[in-house]
Amino acid sequence: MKQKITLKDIARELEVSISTVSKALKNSEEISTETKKKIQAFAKYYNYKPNNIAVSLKNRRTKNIGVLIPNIVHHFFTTVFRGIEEYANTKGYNVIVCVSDESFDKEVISMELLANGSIDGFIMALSAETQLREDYNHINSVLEQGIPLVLFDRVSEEVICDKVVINDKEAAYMAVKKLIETGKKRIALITTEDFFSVSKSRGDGYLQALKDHSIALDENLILRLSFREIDEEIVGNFFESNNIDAALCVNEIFAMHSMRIAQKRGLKVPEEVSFIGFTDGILSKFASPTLTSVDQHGEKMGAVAARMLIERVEGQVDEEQFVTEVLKATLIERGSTLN
Amino acid sequence: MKQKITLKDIARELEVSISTVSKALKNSEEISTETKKKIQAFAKYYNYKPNNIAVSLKNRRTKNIGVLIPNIVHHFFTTVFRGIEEYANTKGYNVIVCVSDESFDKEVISMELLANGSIDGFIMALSAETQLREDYNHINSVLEQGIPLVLFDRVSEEVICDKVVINDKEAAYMAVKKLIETGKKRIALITTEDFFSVSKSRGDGYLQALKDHSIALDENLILRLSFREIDEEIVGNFFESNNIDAALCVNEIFAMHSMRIAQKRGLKVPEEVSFIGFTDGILSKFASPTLTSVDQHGEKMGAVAARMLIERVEGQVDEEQFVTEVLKATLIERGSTLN
DNA sequence: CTTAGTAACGAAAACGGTTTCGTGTTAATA
DNA sequence: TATTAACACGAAACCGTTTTCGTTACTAAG
Repeated sequence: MKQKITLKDIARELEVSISTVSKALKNSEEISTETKKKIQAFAKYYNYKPNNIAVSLKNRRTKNIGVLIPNIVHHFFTTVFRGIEEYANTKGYNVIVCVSDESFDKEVISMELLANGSIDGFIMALSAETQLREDYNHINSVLEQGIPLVLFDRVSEEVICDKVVINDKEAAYMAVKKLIETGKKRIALITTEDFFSVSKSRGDGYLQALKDHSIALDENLILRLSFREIDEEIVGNFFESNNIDAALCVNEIFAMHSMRIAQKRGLKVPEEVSFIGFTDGILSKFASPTLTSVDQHGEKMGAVAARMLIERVEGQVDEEQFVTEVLKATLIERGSTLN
Repeated sequence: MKQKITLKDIARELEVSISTVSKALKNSEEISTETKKKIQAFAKYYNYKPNNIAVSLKNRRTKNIGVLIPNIVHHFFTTVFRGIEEYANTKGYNVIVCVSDESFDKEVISMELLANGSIDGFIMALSAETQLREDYNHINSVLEQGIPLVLFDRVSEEVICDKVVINDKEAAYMAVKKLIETGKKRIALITTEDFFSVSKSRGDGYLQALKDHSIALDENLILRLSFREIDEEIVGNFFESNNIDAALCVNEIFAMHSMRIAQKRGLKVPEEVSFIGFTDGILSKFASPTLTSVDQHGEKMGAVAARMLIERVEGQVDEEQFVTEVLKATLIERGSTLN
């Protein structure tokens, strides 16, 4: 077993001090050229690499980013993660991921654990429970300790930090407008409970679009599903008994399920019922018919979040000023809507 | 900004030594009950938590696991990751993920970076390029340094370590047998290049099943696709010109694409062509028709890999002895096959 | 010949813990 | 009364770096 070599080992072998070795490997001007040559050659030969942990302790910087996502079943979070990971890597950062499983407690535990030196900053989307309870103490406590944080997608106004979101309201507006323009009149909204910040915004866009096109709001056309499981009966009956001709769904899973259930009840997509979902994930592309959806640009969002965090970690940004970047969503038209 | 409190701070405030504080917080017998009470109360009040980095440096143990996956588009790797993360968390470990993007270089860089103290062990699936080049120096070097490693799914015999795989050959055999039993005769194999260990095994199962059922092998029925992109023309022609009545696909993405393309060319699924894919992911459930597939039990695999790694990290296992756990795949029958 | 300046290096503190090994005090024993 | 053991605590080494601040030895200037 070849144990890793340390500065001390090199110093002993070459009969110089540890400080000399350290400086030589950093190409310090303080050290003579020949000594440097000798030390560098030796280090290279024995494949010396500094111990990350020791460097972290000394520098009080870990080059690790903590990422907290609520779940991994929504393809959206996976793509955001991908964006974070990719950008972070180019900047020499590694990513520690925790999945909160939409649980408040898990979120708290993970954050507290990582906040004790393991990471330089957090990127996260709030868990469902956290949004429901509106308890942000653990998050604000992290901020008070001076640990930078970037919230994405599921954000809260009660947390003062950098954020990345998409223009949810406008995107929903756009989607509903599209449905109206293709002749749809009884447009459903299939959403979660309102405590999700994104559902709230998307709902607002839906309402606004109806209003601007003089379509009266029918509360019966709004279906709120649990984020945990979908009851086929409820969804099926919803479509059958409300004469629905289109539906906007706040996420891809809802869209896929409702479209499938509607089809099962004999409804033709897109002629009888059109569908638009949020998150242009892998499911949308393979659905049948393919699903028209709002591309949330997850990978871009992840990259932006990572950039914002790293800039803050490295102090390249005004300490007191927090920004919210709003990415523009795009409607990807496919087979589940008419032209 | 509330800075984190350290042992030194507590020692200073309470006018005791750092060692006393450290021992008191560990409830050492050495310290008198009242001193302990005092120190513990103070620590609790100021929410003292030991610095992970300092502890890691001292203990030479980070409680971090490095996970290297080749990509994140295959749902399978996402579920394995989920299994790892979940199990690791219950054991107090965090997970650092790197995505190699099927690139040899990225794999090498990530491993070398993490191997310098950042993690206690690795869990990984080989990247495509690594399997193609058959260059495992970076991996063996990590093993030589005494860092434990568990390979999953994409493994190699040239790396001597713990492994977790499914019974790929038997699973493929089972799948083909099922196709034969439903009357299919011209069964295609849609696979990658043979350098993927899993494709090799699955191909073997395919061949064996044909042989055992006295069906002559027709090389024209084996289609090898690039893992990077799928050429619609090639796949379409493959189906049309070979009179194919069933296909076994070595992954979910291949299955979804080929089924879609076949349908586009007017073939009826499952009557005219049946499909079975590997990886029972989210796509299989939403496909239309729903896709019969081989469940690789990704989450289970991740959990097993994590268990094996942690046991080795914590020295609960024979140093010299490496084991390969073989999970049993399950065939999930759905709409893309006949009964 | 003294003084100042520079080049090249080492000693030591620091990061924040853990742990071994004293050491001083008190109480129990010979 | 002298010895010993237990108790409660502190000093210091250590993990592997980085970095500041000496400290030499030599050269150039006054």
